[in-house]
Formats: sequence, C-alpha cells, structure tokens
Amino acid sequence: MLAEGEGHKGIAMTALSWLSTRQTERIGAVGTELSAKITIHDVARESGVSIKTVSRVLNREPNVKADTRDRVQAAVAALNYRPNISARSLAGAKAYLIGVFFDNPSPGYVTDVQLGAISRCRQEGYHLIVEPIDSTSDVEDQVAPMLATLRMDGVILTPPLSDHPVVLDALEREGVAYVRIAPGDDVERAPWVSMDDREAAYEMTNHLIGLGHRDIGFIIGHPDHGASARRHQGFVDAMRDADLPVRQDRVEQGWFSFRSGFEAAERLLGGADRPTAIFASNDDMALGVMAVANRMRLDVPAQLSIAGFDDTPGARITWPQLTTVRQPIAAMAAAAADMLMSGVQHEEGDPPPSRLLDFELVVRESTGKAPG
Amino acid sequence: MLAEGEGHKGIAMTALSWLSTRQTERIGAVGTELSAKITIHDVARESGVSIKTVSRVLNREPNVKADTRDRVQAAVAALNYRPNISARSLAGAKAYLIGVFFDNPSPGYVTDVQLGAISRCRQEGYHLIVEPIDSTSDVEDQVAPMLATLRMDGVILTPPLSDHPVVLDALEREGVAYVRIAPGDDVERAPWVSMDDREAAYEMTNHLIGLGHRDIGFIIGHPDHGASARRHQGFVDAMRDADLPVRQDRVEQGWFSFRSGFEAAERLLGGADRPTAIFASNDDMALGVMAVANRMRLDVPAQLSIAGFDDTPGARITWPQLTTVRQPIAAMAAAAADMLMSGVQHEEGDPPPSRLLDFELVVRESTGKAPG
DNA sequence: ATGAAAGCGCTAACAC
DNA sequence: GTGTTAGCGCTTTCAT
Repeated sequence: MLAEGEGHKGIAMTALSWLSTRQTERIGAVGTELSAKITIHDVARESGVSIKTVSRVLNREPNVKADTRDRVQAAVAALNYRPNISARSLAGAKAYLIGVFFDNPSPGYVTDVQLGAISRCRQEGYHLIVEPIDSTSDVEDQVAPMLATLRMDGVILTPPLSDHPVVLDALEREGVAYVRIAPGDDVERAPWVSMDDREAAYEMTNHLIGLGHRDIGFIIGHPDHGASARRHQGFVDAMRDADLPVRQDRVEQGWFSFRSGFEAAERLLGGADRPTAIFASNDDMALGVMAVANRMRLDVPAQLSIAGFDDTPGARITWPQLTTVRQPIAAMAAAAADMLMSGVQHEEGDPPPSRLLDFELVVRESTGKAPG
Repeated sequence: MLAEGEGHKGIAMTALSWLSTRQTERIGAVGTELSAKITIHDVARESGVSIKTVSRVLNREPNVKADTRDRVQAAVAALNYRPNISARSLAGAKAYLIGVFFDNPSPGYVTDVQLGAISRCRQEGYHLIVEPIDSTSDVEDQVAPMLATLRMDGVILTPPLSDHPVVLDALEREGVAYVRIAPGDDVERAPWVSMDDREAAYEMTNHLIGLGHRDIGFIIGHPDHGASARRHQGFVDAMRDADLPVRQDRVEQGWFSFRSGFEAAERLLGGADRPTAIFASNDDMALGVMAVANRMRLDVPAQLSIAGFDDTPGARITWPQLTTVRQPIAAMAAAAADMLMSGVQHEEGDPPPSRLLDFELVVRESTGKAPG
C-alpha cells in the first residue's frame, strides 16, 4: 500500500545508500549485534571437556559417557551453538549439502521434489542446493564447475536429466553420488527411484475400458523422458489384453506441454470419426485436450472421457476435474535423499540400489461411461 | 521400460549393496577416480607464483601484473581448477550462498523466483539454497538454526514470508542480509523489490471498463500477502475514477487458491443479477471463476469476462486463455539477488534500498465487450 | 606487485 | 572414555 504512496508509481528506482555487510559489522555500532559467533571451543570450555568430545556428541559418535554427553548438550543449548557447516565440510567428509538438478519440467513437479527432499534432509541437518540446468546450452559447463566447487554429498536428478549422459558422466568423473528419479531404460547404470509407469498406464487404460470405451486415443509424452515409453507400453498392453485394436491414427506424439496436448487433441478430434476417450501421458497435455473439448462444446465426460497422469495441481484446476494417476513425487524425492544421506553407492557388477514406489489411480469427473 | 522387466512390478523394493562414498574412495580401485582434487597450491606451483597471487587473480583483486594474471589463468584452465567453496567461506567473508525462503505459494511462482535468482547468481559463482518454511509450525525453529549453520550471504524472501515478523527478526538477529519480494506496507523496515500492484490492478480494471463493463466483480487475495490490499485498492480506485459504484456484494474474499476462486465465483454468479466481468486477484482464483463459468455454461467472454493476475503458466492452460497481468517474478528475484551479492545493507534512518519493476497487461481471450 | 605466515571452525588420526 | 595435534583449502593480515 505504501509503495505507491511513497511516490514510486510506475518508475523503476533504486535507493541510494548501499553499505556492505562487512562494513556494518566492523562499525559494530549498528543494531543489536551482540552475537559474536560462538564456536566449538566455547562449548568445550562451558562444559569442561575438549573440543573433540563436543564433536563426538555433535556427531552422535559412540564412547561418550551419558553424563558427559548431557553436560555438552546442555552447553550447546545454553549457548545456542550451531556448528559451522563450512568448517565441517572442509575438515570432514560430509558437506551437508544435497543438490537437486532440474531442467524445466512442470513447476509443480519441481516444487514437489524440493518439498519431498527437504522433508528428509532437514532432520539430518542437510540442506538443498537447487540447480536448474539448461539442456539447450552447454551442460558440461554448467555441471562440472559446480560439482567441483560445491562438493555436495549427493545429487538428485529429475527427468529428463536422469538420463542425460553428460550429466551422469560429470557426476561420476567428479565422484559425486547421485540418485535418478524416474530414469529411462538404463536402470543398471546407477541408483534410482521410480514408480511403475507401465502398470499405472495399464490400470488407467483398464479403467477406461471398464467404462465401456473401446476406441481410445493416446498421447505419448516427451521422448526424452524414460517414463513416456513405459506409459505408452502400459496403454498398448491393456488394449491388447482386452482384445482391442490399437489404431495408429489414435496415437499422437506429444511433448508433455499443454500446447502439444492441445494440438494432438485437435488432430484426434478433428474428424467425424473420433475416439470416445483420450488418455494423455501427463496432466498438462490432458488439460490441452480438455481445452479443445471445451472449445468444440463437447461434453466431458458424457461425449468424451479424458484421463491424465501425474496429479499435478492443475488436475484440480479445471472443470470437470481430471481423472489421473497420482505419482508419489515428493516420496520419490524423499527416498532419493535418504539413499544419498545414508551414503549409498553401488558396486560394479551388482544391480544399483533402487526403490519402486506405489502410485494411485485418482478417479475424478473427467472420465465416465462411454456414450451409446 | 526395464523397471518392470526386471520384475519389480508393483512391489516396493530396496537393493542390497550399500557402500559409503568414503570407502569407495579409500579402496580407490573403483572407476576412473583419477581426479585427485587440485588445490590452489597446484595452481600456484604450475604458474610459478604464490598462492596469494592466485587468490588475487581468482578474486579479481587489483595489483597483479597482466602478465602474471595471464599465467595464473592459464594454469587454472590447464588444471581445470575450481576453488573449494567451503574453504573460501570458512576463511573469508563470503559464503557464495544465497537463500530462497518460501512458504507454499504457487509452484509456478516458486520456480520463477528460483530461475530468476539463479540467472544472476551463477555468473558470480553463487549458489542457491532453497528452504521451504512451514508457517503452521514453529518458524523460529526452522529459521534460526539454519541461519547459524549456513551463514549465507543473503536471503530472498517471498510472500507471505516477506512480512513474517519472526523471520525478519531472526534474520536481523543473525546478521544475515535479506531482500523481500513484494512485501506489505512495512516498506521502511528493510530492502525490497516489488512491482506496482495497485497501478496494475488499476489498469486492468480500466481495461474492463473500456470494454463497456460497469458491473464488475472482484475477488480479493490472501490477506497475509501485502499485494492483496494493493490490488484491491487499484480496483477500487479505477471504479471510483470512472464514477462506477463499488457494490459490496460484488467483492469477495479469496485465498489465492483455485478453490477459493471457485467458491467466490459461485457466490458472485449464483443469483440472477450477476456482474458482466470478474477480476480475480490472481490466476489461480481466475481459473476457479472460469471453472464455474464453464459449469454454468456461460460463454466466456461473450457473457462473462474474466481477468486474472500474475501470468502463471496456468493462464495459458485454459480455453479461452486468461487475460492477466504479467508480474516480473524472475526479474524481481534477479534484482533481489543482485542487491544481496553487491552487499547491500541499509543504514538506520535512511529509506531501505528498493526496486520497483515494470508489469505488463496481457490481454488474451477471456475478456471481451460487455454484453448488450 | 608479490609473498610468508596465520588462522577460519571444524573432523580425523592417534595418543592416553 | 577422552584429549592432543594436525590439517582441510582457502582469505587475510602484514611484510617486502
């Protein structure tokens, strides 16, 4: 309310007084800067032990008398001491930093991953470094220097980075552990966390078939995402198992974007002969289908059933709300963080550590009985 | 494709072989681990100068002969040297870490902020620590320890954290610089970056009035966000300036969520007497209005014009696409990062450094001439 | 314009 | 069980 009242209206402006933090600290008279940062030595003195013992308590190492531990912990609390993360990582093996790399997937996906990862990291004292990677410019230049400077304990890779050879190579060359979320078919290369995309797509297709649909359109996801092929396979398998034909003119290639879903739907629904249901490989594309249906004044789901995949926030942001597959994004990220913090590494020859998490079919209003 | 083929189908599983990174390094025989991490000493030796001179070159300090600098830079390139960030921050004043705090705003907003901040940080060698803050549990416990351990160079606060007193207090107590994005009315307290929400709402309302609308509904945003009151004010001002009445039954309180917009629209459009346009304080709520209109079979924009605010990805994910205000989210975050990296601090008594960025009206298909 | 030496705050190795 | 001593890889004095 005041910003405009101050007369800034419509004019970009910059204030004048800039003073570096350092200077402020040196001047020392500003504010209530009474917090001369306390170190492990202060705690040691306060509790009458050596700094090594304090370190032991901090790191939950064995061989500390309960009594001593209590005294140290009391001192930590009294002094409100927090170990300096830079000092810890410089001296020790752990950096207490987990990286999250992403390349422009949907915003909802990204934040879900961050939320899931943080939920585990926080309690262990780890923090999250996020690094958007731009696949269209030099990936090596973005990744390699960062890995060298930060020396993170591990990195969580989201699709399509989970399968990006340059990223994986750089990680391995720098010796940084990583876990891939929903990678493609190279499951032998390194640890991963995923869900059963094929099975989920299979079940969703069966849901449609169970509603009486026999002519179902399908929109494939971005070819760089490993999940795309698996979802497509699930659709095909379900159709085959139900002895339904998979017509090639009912399958369109999309790019996981709203626009690509929109355009695919225009092709699918353009003629007089059209499918009674469309299953899009993600929600964004499903919303594109929904937009086309709206524009064509098709009643969803009476005339056309629409199903998505992911259960992003957008799935509830339409009317009717989208039937979709709930992907455990946050849980996958949390599992990945767990693996990294526990120091997972896979030995050559052995299958890499991995987790396959459960999905859930979310049936809402966009799917219904086949017409006629 | 392989995940299922491997027989993991539907069963959550964890692989067996776990081996810590450390151990792998000690064993040393695994992989092509030839990168014994190179330090500033290696560069010094390679270029025949002292480590201090290398440091000078790295930090672009003056008083280095061009010739010497070139030699050092050549050595850096040859050895592919990257300074260790922990060592730098332990020894020096800078941590090369900028924090981004957020509390569950829309995912699109969060990622835009991150992208904007990174765009500036990366070229200066800074990295982003993201910390989701949960306002519903103890904020002090989440913020204070983190600030003490990480000692970031600065923190970017997004709404509603921009106005959260506990967060601001903790930041100041720990002596960590911060810049608030779109804060409320306490513009005097600390540096901020914002846009002219009032003016933007004013212009959007005028756009509607210019289309012949005289009976316009308005949905207020979340009361904890400073921008909400400013947007409301812009609407009221524009109506007043056009000598149009602001009927209290045309103004609804929302919470920036799709659902709250949906419910507000149900109230606004429920009776026979309804407005010809609805201006929602953000896109999510505008999409809620759109959903109600769709459900009521109202033609948008022929029978009802709908306007949003923010220009989130969702604005293009409907049909018709949403008329909205483009908020320079990434640019605001970039500006905030700039202020932090240049070491901005404001002196008591002076107005805090601030930036007011430009917005843009984005007229799409959801607004049109008033009926009749 | 350049260098030597002294830490920053921790963990690690090895005493005791 | 606990303490001592070295560093980790840099930046920062302060010489020269």
